[in-house]
Amino acid sequence: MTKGRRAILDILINSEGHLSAEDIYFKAHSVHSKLGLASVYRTLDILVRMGLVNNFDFKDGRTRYELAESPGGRRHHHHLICTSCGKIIDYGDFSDKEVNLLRKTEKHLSAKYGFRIANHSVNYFGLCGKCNKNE
Amino acid sequence: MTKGRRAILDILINSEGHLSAEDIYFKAHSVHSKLGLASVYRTLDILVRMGLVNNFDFKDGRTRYELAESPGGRRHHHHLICTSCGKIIDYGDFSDKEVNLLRKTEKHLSAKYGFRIANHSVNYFGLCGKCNKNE
DNA sequence: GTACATGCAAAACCTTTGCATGGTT
DNA sequence: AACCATGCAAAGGTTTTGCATGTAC
Repeated sequence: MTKGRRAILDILINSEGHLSAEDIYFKAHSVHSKLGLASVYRTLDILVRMGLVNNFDFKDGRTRYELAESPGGRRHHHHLICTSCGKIIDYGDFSDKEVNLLRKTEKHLSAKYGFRIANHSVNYFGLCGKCNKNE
Repeated sequence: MTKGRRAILDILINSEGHLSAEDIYFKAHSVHSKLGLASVYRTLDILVRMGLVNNFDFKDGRTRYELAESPGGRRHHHHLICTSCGKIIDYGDFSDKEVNLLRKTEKHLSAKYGFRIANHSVNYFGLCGKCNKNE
C-alpha cells in the first residue's frame, strides 16, 4: 500500500461516485502532486479486479469508477442517465420485491448458464426533465 | 438510403448481435468493398439516434451494436458477460413478474425524477463455467 | 536488497472530424 | 444544381505500455 494508492482509495471513499480516471487524477494532486495518470489507471485496475471498485460506462467516452457496495458502507444502486446532458441520478431505494427478484434472477442465471456472477449493472437511459423540455 | 447504409442494416438484421463497428466494417466489405470505417460509425450513430439500434459496453474497449427490439422482430434481452474471456450470453426468457416489475420501476423512476426513459440495459458480469474452472 | 510501484513519455487504440469527391433526386 | 453521404487521412481523446528510477517491506 503506497501513498498514491491510499490517496486514490480515500478519494473514492469520500466522493459521490461517477468519477473518471482524470477526475481522480486531479483530486489526487492536491494531496500527492506527483501522482501520474498512468498510476491512477493501474491502481483502479487493481481495485476493480479486487472487487472494491466498480466501473461503469455512461456513454460519454470515459469510464467512471465508484466504490463497490459494502456492508455498512455504500449501498448498491442503479443509474438513470440523461443521454442529452449527461446528468446521472443514483436510484437505490429498492423495494423488497425488486431486491428479491434480482437475487432470484441471478441465482437462476447462475444455475442455467454456469456463470458465477460477481455483479450487475442496471442503467436507465433517457432524457431528464430539463432536456425533455428543451426538445 | 444508400448502398452503405443498406448493407449495414442488413448485417445488423442478419446477425446475432454484439457487433463492434469493426465487425460490421469487415462484414460489409464482402458486399460493398469500398465502405469506409468512418461511414460505419456515422451510420451507426444515426441508427442509434433513430432508436433502431442499441449500443452496449461490455467492457472490452469497444462499443457493441445490435438491432433494437421490435414488435415481431428481435426480443428484448439482458446480457451475461464473462469478464475473463468476454463470452456473452443473451438472457431473454423473462418471467411475467420480471417484466412487470421492470415496467413498474421505470414508471416509478419517470415520475419521481422527471425522466423520460427511452431504454434500459441490464448486464450481469462474472465468470463463465470454463473460466471459473481455470481459475 | 529485492521486488514491486511509480513517473514520464511514447504508443496503442477506438472514434470523430475535415475536406474534397461522388452519388441521388 | 443542390444536397447530402462517402472515402480517405488526419486529428482527437482515453487508456495502456516501456523503461529507468524510486519506494516499501
